[in-house]
Amino acid sequence: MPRDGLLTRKQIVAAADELFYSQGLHAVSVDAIADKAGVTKKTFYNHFKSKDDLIGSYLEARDRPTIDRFKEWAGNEGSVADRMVRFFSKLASASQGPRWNGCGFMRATAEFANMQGHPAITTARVHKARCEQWLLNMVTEEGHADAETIARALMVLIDGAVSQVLIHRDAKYATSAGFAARSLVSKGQLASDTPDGKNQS
Amino acid sequence: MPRDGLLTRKQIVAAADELFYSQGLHAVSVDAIADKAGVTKKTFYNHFKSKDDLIGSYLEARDRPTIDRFKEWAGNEGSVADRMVRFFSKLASASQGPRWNGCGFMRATAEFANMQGHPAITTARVHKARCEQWLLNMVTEEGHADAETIARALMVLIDGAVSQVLIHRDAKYATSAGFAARSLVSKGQLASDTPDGKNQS
DNA sequence: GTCTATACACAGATAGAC
DNA sequence: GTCTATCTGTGTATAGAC
Repeated sequence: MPRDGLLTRKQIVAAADELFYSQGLHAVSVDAIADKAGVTKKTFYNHFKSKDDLIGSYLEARDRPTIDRFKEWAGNEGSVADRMVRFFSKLASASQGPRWNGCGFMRATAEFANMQGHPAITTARVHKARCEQWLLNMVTEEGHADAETIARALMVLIDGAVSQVLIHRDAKYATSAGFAARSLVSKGQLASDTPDGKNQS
Repeated sequence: MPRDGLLTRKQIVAAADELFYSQGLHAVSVDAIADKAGVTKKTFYNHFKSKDDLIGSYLEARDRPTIDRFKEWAGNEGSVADRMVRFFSKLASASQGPRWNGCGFMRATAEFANMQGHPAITTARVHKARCEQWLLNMVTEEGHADAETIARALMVLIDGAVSQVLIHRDAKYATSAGFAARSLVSKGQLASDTPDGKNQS
């Protein structure tokens, strides 16, 4: 039966997402992706000019859902410290799922670390910057001094927690990251007074 | 001229180190490594039973030098807070070198994330555990409560800093990690009193 | 005009035979 | 140390079907 062009493209990206995320970028062939998507290679190359092109689209498609999930994990209630502890606690549970394999962006960067212009690198960079912006807004709203530094440090904790959990397959690294995040944002780091004490532990 | 067997093996591992670390594990072929080492593939397969075997040896060879460098960066003077700030400052400079491409162990884990038994995974895990043990000794010596949690959080900061610097190619993520490390180990985390105040910022 | 199906070019991969 | 077996990779070409 005839296909809708946009649907076909989405199916290819969906197939790529499953295979790339689980097995890695170099480890998965265009053939395997076309097969899983139920299209021929001819169709594949009709929609994407190369495998690298697909890699860029794969990561772009993960950007927004990933950040949405992060926002959901952190929630909107309580101090930044509360939100980050909650975030890392959710990360700890999510990482125990059978399909969890760390951060697709970081793994893409790891595979193409020496290719500065590659879509994997540029797309990952944009995604991480968007994550950091989300944290920066949160930290700034709470009135922290040196909000940029704190936001960067929180990004470091997130990526580091994901990496350590991936290597050891042990969720307690996420919990420890939550502990560090709380110590970072809950102790005398405020530029303004907070007489209601909402940031005191 | 005839070669010494152990020397040949070392040359192969040295060639693998240069190529694997700069380009990644899947991206480099056995041919390229044998070429760079100046041996034939026959010789290569005489010393290693497979590429995966070589990958394991490549990472094993990086274990000790990496940890020695970490110890050198941190130094032996001052509080844990001082050492970690110094460590991240050294990481910031080192990451600006032209050949720097993040952590080989983390990148190996990223490439083989779905292959639990692979030498890349098991070797990386052992290495990271050794790093953590070094930190744990340091933190324990200073008398911190919950030393295990702090050591894990410091590992999270190290791996996270390396990842973020790799993605953005911007050393200020390492500096921010140092800031977070100091807040983690210098504020009321001690189990015992420290009347000399050496941990007060 | 987008898809399927198949075949093909050509380079490169791992591994091993001679 | 060379040479080759066998497979797999990306990307293209040639068919025709809905």
